[in-house]
Amino acid sequence: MPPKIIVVSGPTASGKTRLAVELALSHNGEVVSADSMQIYRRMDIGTAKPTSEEMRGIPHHMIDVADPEEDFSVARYVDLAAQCVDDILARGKLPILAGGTGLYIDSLLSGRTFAHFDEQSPLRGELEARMRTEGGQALLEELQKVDPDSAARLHPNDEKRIVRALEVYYSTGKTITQHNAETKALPPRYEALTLTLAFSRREDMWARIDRRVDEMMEAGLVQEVEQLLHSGVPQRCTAMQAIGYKEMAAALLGDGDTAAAAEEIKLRSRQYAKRQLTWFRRNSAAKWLYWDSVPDFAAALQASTGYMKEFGI
RNA sequence: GGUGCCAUAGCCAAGUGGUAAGGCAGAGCUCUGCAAAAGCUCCACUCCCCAGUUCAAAUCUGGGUGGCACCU
Repeated sequence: MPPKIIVVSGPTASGKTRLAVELALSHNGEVVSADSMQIYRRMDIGTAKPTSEEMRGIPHHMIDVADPEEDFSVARYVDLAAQCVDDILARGKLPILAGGTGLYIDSLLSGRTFAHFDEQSPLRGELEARMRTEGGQALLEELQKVDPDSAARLHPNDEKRIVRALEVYYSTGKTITQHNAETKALPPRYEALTLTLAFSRREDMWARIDRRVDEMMEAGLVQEVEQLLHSGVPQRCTAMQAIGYKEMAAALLGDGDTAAAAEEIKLRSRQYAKRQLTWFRRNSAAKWLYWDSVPDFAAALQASTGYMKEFGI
């Protein structure tokens, strides 16, 4: 049997950080973040990174492990996070994976491997260039010849996935369909009890998100983004596509209307939360904890502890 | 009080006689190396109301109602 761990997931601003710490305190655990943006150093306010007061002495891993100008990826995340989890287990403690990046969580748990390829290779750049000149339909037809299954699944507009499918094929000689089937057959790396936080009513979630963005503004989001820009972080890198940074950077470089940018951030955050919920709904084994208008951590802790007993922890 | 203009989805908005564009917002979904990303689907049986003209009306006519503008 794979080792057991706890996962705390949920849309943005649903209280994952707090619940994870509570669980860690009561069950001798350590937190491993599963957040694609808290990975980056110097991006604290806008990613709602836990402060040291919020951590309450609980070690947090997978936060501040990359610089904003670096390229990060799921593959790197899985490598690093698996080491953290295994280390926590080896020390006899309970790993609590907490975060809102569904792809990272699922990839880590499933034991998924990623097709190896040469990062120096110009292949992807070439494919992207061809995508621009020849268009998605042409590349999709090319994919159709080698991997009809994935070609049938992809929409001509889904350029990223067409490029990736072709990239995997040309660099490994294996189709992405084949690769996915092989990795799907691998045993899961961990057995997880997944706790998913959510609000019963969407309006309550929106209110929480709005308030949190206001708090970020008060905490100095504008200054944080200014500093990133001044230190030369390019606007197009992955870190700067994070919600909060993208909009604020555009405002600072444009009309300077930071209040309007904050409203935009609220909107984008609500849309993001909706996408997260879609992802989490796919996990039929997840235990959902619903907030009735406002989070009640005492109740959540109690319910979680019940689930953990059933789960055998 | 008078005159003029306007009324189309939650919002913006095209459509001037032939059977309701588009955008935003919203909902649902997909997802295997950029994922806080990217992509897909759905969303007005009806155009403020009533009457009329017409084979046919959001489009034309008359009368209401509401809004805006100007005049007194």
